Amino acid sequence: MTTHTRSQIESQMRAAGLKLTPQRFAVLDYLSRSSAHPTAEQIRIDLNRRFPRASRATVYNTLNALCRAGFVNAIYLDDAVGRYEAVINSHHHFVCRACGHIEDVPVEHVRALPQKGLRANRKVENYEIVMRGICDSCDERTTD
Amino acid sequence: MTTHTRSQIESQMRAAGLKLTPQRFAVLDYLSRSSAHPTAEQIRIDLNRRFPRASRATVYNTLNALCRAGFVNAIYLDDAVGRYEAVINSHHHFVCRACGHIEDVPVEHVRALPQKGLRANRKVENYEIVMRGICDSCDERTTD
DNA sequence: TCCTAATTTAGACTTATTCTAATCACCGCT
DNA sequence: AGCGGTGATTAGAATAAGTCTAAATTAGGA
Repeated sequence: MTTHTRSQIESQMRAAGLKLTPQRFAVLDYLSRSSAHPTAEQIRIDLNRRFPRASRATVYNTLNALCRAGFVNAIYLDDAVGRYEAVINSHHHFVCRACGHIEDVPVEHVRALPQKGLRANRKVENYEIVMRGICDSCDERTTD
Repeated sequence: MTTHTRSQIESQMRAAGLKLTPQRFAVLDYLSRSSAHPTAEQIRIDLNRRFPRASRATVYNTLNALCRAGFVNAIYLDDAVGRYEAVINSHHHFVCRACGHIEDVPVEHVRALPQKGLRANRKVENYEIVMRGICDSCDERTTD
């Protein structure tokens, strides 16, 4: 889907009518390296360990802008807190009910939903699946 | 699944170690009649039009208790706000990207996911699907 | 009826997110 | 180099969602 070299990002941003500021690049770079589905606050803390610094408002502005532009995806799972991820590949999510850990599940691992019900009486454009259960490490910890 | 006559609720509550207070019954009754996926605040406002009154804390306490007991389900969709529904039948959700309207989609309308990927490297106990697109009325409004 | 643990309550508090108004940075133009 | 304008960033205030506290009330069993 989206590739993340600086120049590609730059042109895609411009296409979306957005300037590529150091803060925006930093957020996107951070997210594209992370698989932790961090909250805005976590992103702010991690980012501010080094240049460029970003205020809370900027983190939110940036995340919203990147979401609108399609670079970033926000997810809301089991509490009233947004979590963010770079849009790199298409995937669903698995959440461990014991430790809360969130894992990506590539779409290839889940056979596509049949078109049938999807078209029923509304136009479904896309869908995401949240699976819940026990992750490997919690499972071991329980079974020992 | 769960039936909602007073006596059935009573015994199920008891089984869950919960007292059946007027507030709890009111919340559950309200939710089992609603298909609007209301927020806690919306529930509080609607409830307080008549007896029994419930404070904000009670609404949250009650919702959490009912969730734990399996009578109520909380969902988090596109913003940092919890929405609630009575657990009556098993269904997924459709969200209109234009008007935000949330619709239930019975599981029968969506062929079950294959077991394959689900079992991959974690124990999936259940899953929910959030479909997004355009609902009927927004579609008409656009197509006219 | 009486007792006790569970529940409700108002309001304070915490946390998540948005808003505001001022400053700052970049860009094209002179 | 200097100017002006648009858009971004900022600190901090404001709003909103949810939790906590300590005191008063109540459900439900003895």
